[in-house]
Amino acid sequence: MHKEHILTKNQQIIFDLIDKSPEPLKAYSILFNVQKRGIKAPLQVYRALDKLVEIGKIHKIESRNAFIACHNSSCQVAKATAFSICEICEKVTEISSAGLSKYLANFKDKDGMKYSKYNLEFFGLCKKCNTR
Amino acid sequence: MHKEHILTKNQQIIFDLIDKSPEPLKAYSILFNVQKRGIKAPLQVYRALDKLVEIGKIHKIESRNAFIACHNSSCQVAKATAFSICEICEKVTEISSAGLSKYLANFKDKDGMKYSKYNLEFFGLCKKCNTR
DNA sequence: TATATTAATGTTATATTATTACACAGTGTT
DNA sequence: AACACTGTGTAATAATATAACATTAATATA
Repeated sequence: MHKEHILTKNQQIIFDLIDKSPEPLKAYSILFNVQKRGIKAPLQVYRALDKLVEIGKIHKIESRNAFIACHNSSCQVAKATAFSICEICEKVTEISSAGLSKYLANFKDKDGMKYSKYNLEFFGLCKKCNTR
Repeated sequence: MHKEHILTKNQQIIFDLIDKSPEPLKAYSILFNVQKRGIKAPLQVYRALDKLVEIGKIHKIESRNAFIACHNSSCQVAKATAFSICEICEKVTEISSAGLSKYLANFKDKDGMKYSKYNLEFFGLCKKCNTR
């Protein structure tokens, strides 16, 4: 569950854009899209993105350098994320599986070490791309 | 187990450098290090890196844009990777856990979909950093 | 051997992604 | 008021990665 954060103007503009997008968005494509709304510089975008990631409203898809809104109420503020990525159409979906999160949150390595955070990216073909 | 690949000159130079490094290396730091050996341009580095990743001799740490040699005989040619990353000292270790790989290789999402590939990055504090 | 094919190289230029540095404004606290 | 903290605006630049094109090396196979 997300703690409610009041977003600032820039954060809100950028979150809305990402939230409405069916696909992950890249920083500079966000920039081009919000220039008419007064956000002119890369840094303004990156600052908002950093904050939004920090508070868990969006996630970064590391292998794609792109950002997606969080639609998973069980992900604890950007600390435990899992995605499926279609290698053909690039569709990205956040995976919300209680089993998976439990398994990973409790995973201990050889040295018995547990981790405070993880990011998992699965790759394959989505249903559509798999059947054509 | 790795299929044996004969590396080309550039690939060998770059693999040796990464293999000897205790830390993941970034593309441009690789470039600076191999310029004395005749590799002058970024593209020469990236091409070798791409190939080395493809054949599983190295892995890319996506969250760091850095490359590490594979020391895990059970990772099937870059298809299934897991790392632990220390958020203080940036030490990166490849995790080789039969249980983990089995769990992830067999993971099915809500739609029953299985994936051909994954990359998992755990974050936390390494032993050293945790105790000081 | 000749020739076709594929993979790798070399080089220049450029695209894309991200940060540094500095000045300033708003808000809340002591 | 003085201070700390967070966010903003702007310009410049650093860091990461790819496009395009010409050439060479290695492999395969007729």
